[in-house]
Amino acid sequence: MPELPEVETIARALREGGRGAGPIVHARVRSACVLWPPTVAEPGPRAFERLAQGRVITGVARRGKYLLLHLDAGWTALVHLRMSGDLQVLPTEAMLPRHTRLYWDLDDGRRLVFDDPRKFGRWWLTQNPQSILAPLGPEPLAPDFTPQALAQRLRGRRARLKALLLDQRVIAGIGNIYADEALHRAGLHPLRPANTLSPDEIAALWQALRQVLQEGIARNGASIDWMYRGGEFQNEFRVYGRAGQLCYTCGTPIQRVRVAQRSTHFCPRCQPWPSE
DNA sequence: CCTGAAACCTGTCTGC
DNA sequence: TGCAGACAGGTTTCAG
Repeated sequence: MPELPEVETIARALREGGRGAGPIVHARVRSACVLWPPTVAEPGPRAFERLAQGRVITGVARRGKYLLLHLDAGWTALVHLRMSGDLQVLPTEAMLPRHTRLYWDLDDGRRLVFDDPRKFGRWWLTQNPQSILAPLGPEPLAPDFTPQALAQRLRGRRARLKALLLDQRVIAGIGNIYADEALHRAGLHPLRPANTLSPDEIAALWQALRQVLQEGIARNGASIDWMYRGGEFQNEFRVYGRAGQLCYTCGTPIQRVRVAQRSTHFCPRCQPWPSE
């Protein structure tokens, strides 16, 4: 599910209310319960339960694909949803979702639930979130992420464009869907070595990245298959998941190749290999 | 620096 | 209906 727009959608719902629940800011954690210990990366599961107890949630933020739950006393819970994680706010008496890995009971009769079928998601409870977030590249929607900033991140890199877009140290928050969609909108072949882009091509990529992420957020993210979560951006896909179907722009069949272990979708005509 | 493979997991879908 | 295989929005680690 979760790339930047999906995580932003969840953060916004927790901060301002939405998805059928009010905001969790100002609520106090009455107790914490870890059902699948490997979910907690730091500290150990029992310490996590003990340290979370009694904390007040003071704010909710996002950095890349990480969700930040700011707590009082200098603590922060970092959540990474990975492939299948989801956060929900439910009444304490509601039945737990089938794949609940941990939950916080709040002092207002609600429960913050982390549901994660594939068990890849991770939580950290720390007083030094920077120690985990430091390697991340710039936020692509921040005002200082200019075309020049993007050019600087790609400079001297010979790796394929698609691989670099997925590298969180290069830019934070881009995943497989938004990488493919941005490359199509920019008219760039996913296998292009990053250091072969002209300034115009970098500007086009910058524009496409911002546009696709902003539109994703505006549509509350994308919903796919059984991982439905209420977003609508899947209706705007031009290449992702459309292998063999015709490009909306030129009618050429969309191709699928494997890049950096990930399915990569592109239009061979709109995203030509430069050599002709 | 770069690529690919494997590992961490469960669920869904397709084809035989 | 059963079953094998492929596939899935992510990241880390390791070999070459």
